[in-house]
Amino acid sequence: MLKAERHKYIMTKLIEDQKVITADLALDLDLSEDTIRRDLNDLDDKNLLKKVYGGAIQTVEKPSDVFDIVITAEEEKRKIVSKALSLLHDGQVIIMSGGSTNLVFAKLIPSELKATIYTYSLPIAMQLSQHPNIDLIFIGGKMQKNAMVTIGMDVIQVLSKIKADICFIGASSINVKQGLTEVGYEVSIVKKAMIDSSDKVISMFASHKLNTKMPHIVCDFNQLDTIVTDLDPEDSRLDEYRKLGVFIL
Amino acid sequence: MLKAERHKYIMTKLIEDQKVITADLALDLDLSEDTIRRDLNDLDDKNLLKKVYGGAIQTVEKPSDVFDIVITAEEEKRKIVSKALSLLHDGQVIIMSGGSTNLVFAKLIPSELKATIYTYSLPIAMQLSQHPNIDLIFIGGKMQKNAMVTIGMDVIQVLSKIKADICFIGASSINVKQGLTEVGYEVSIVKKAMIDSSDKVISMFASHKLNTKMPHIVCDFNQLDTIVTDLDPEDSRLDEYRKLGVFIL
DNA sequence: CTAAATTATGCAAAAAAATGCATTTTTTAT
DNA sequence: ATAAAAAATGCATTTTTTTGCATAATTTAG
Repeated sequence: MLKAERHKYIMTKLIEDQKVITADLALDLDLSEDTIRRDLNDLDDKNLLKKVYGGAIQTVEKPSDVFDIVITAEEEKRKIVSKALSLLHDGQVIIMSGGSTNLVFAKLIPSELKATIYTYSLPIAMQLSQHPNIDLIFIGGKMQKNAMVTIGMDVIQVLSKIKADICFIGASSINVKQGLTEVGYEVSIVKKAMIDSSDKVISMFASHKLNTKMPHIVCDFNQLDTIVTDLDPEDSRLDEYRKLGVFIL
Repeated sequence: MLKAERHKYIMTKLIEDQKVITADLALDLDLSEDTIRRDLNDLDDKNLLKKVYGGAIQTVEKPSDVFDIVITAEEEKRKIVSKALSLLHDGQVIIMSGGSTNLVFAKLIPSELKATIYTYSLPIAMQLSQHPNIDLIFIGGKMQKNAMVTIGMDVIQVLSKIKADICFIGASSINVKQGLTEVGYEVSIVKKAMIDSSDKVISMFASHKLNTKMPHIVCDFNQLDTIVTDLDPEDSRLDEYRKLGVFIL
């Protein structure tokens, strides 16, 4: 039996049983425990398993759980979104799109706030579902896999029937000429509908998204009422945006 | 049993019960208390738990993240639901309710399966959203906080317009007389609608839910086509259920 | 404070691992 | 094809780790 075969056998057994026992393998493969140990050492060196006293266990924990949402630069995002907390008031009807910036925002909404929030994003809804005073309405429809948001006619239809006070719209890309733009067509349509259903539109994003663009247009820049970034509102990089009359927080 | 396995067992139990008792662990694992204590010391050194007089408690009172869904007795649930995998076929339209048993089921759905799944549960939708071949449709509506499912007329209306091949319905409580019963009124209504929209109805649950009841009736027992439990289908505890003509897996 | 329960410590037996070495098998170079 | 080099394997020996027990020390509850 080739060494490679043994290694394969060991790895298969490891996946089946979540562990392997040195003595058992020696019996199974009719080899000395020394050889098995050397095999396990090899595999451990390659990081394919973790050798422990008596055998070995799996090295990789379960394949990336959907519920483990990794938010990059969470601290920066927290700084940005906390500026927008002042825009929230009791009794408001709010629409929130998806994205990790909005998710951080959702986490920071004070627990005293009594408001109604519509969203089409699963993570945002999960987060808000633990808020004691928010009436939460999920806009159902076909799920867009990667983004974990709903899309399609059902979503548009629900949105067409509501009128919200304020809408927090995530931004893929933003620039002066095209305004807000998106990677995906469906999402751009839904965001457009969200904006049309709201009296005020807020967009929060890190400044590196300024002056970038994506294929699908969501709305003109002047349809936004307020933008919130990590920059000081007076920062010169925001000059051309400020000229267009948007409020900068 | 490897030391690493014991450590894993201890950590799992710790998460489930918020604490572990040295003496109990010694009995569970059939080892001396000394060994358990040494294990607890190891884990404490690694800051994975806090050893206290008599046992150990969780080290960090993590700011309860909604996304950390703890599934109790996951292994048992996995055994139950894997029996039901044979009921899945390509092309099916499936309705899934919520609950941790269904969540475990969702995790185990083979990635080759091509099907359409309707659900009203945020965690189930999150889980399924990473499945490559499932068309996922979320049934929108007002969110019921604790259960993380949608309720209300919107949900009923969507359900009334679909006809699914099969429905996997979570069970709060089940007994011969009242059938399936629920804690919450709204959820009982929605589950009823799910059942009415499906050709076949499956319910999966651990046997300790047998012969219990809750205030709100979902459906008669004979409206279920198949039940799946941890018991052997021939087990005598299922006798009276078997008499009613339900298929037991 | 006292008694019971729990823990720490030292120790010995058992199990597993590491190490060096001899033998066999495989690979490489000529 | 053949000899030398390298690798693999098993064995004996030493070392390390684990484990349970006895005993002493500590903690807890009344």
